[in-house]
Amino acid sequence: MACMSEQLDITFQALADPTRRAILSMLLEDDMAVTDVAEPFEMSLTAISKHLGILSRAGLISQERRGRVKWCKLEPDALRDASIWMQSFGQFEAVNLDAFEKFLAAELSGGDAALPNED
Amino acid sequence: MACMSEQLDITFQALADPTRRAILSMLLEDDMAVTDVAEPFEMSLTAISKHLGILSRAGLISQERRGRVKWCKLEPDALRDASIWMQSFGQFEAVNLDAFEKFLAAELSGGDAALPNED
DNA sequence: GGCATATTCAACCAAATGGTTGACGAATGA
DNA sequence: TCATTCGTCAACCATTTGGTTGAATATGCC
Repeated sequence: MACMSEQLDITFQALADPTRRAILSMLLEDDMAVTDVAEPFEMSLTAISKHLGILSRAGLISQERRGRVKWCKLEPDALRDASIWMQSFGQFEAVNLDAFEKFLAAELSGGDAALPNED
Repeated sequence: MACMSEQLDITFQALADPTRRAILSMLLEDDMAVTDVAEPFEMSLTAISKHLGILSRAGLISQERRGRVKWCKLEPDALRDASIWMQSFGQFEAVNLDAFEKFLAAELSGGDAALPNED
């Protein structure tokens, strides 16, 4: 667990800023150019560019330059380790990644039958 | 989602430090006094006391004074919102925040009966 | 070529962070 | 009572963070 310590530092640190989380949410919808990412925010393009750099170094997004525009793409896999780390704490009983996956599988195959006591 | 933004700031920020994550891991084993928490670290008691303050303000631990010793206790529920936020990304993709919330609701109300096909 | 667009770089700044030390208050126990 | 133990407070320090501005570097288009 200690070996991934530095990566966890970087991931959690990246997630600790509301602007960066908002950017991730935007990218959930679709890939975006840097300028378009910056548009809704009331801060300079440079600031957003820095935020994107941080997200990129954390592996939470990837950036690919095509022509003069740089496309930003969500990389959700990077959240996995952090997520798993969190699962190792208490609520493990309640929020169990594994159980959730089974739940999803059951729900996808069996429709709403997967919910035990829905009301 | 925006409403819990500030709490997420605090939670992720608290988790972004390796010392604090180590403390949480220690508390996973058992409740501990401040001095005992500090013992394995090569830093001052004051520094650890500050870390504990940060964890406490984030709701990740609680502290109860009994006599002259202050006991620290893990509060894993606080990880829940952050965990849910992270689940909305990840391999579950957009689909499944909704399914995940159903899953949580079902699991919380139904206890371990909520697991569709446990083996 | 020359201008507009997209993005980053460099330098700077204020505030927050993670640490230190020394003094302090409050409970314990000889 | 008096020394000891537990923990925090206050002040300080270096580094990092999150932002700014203005200049620079590509690239695309007429």
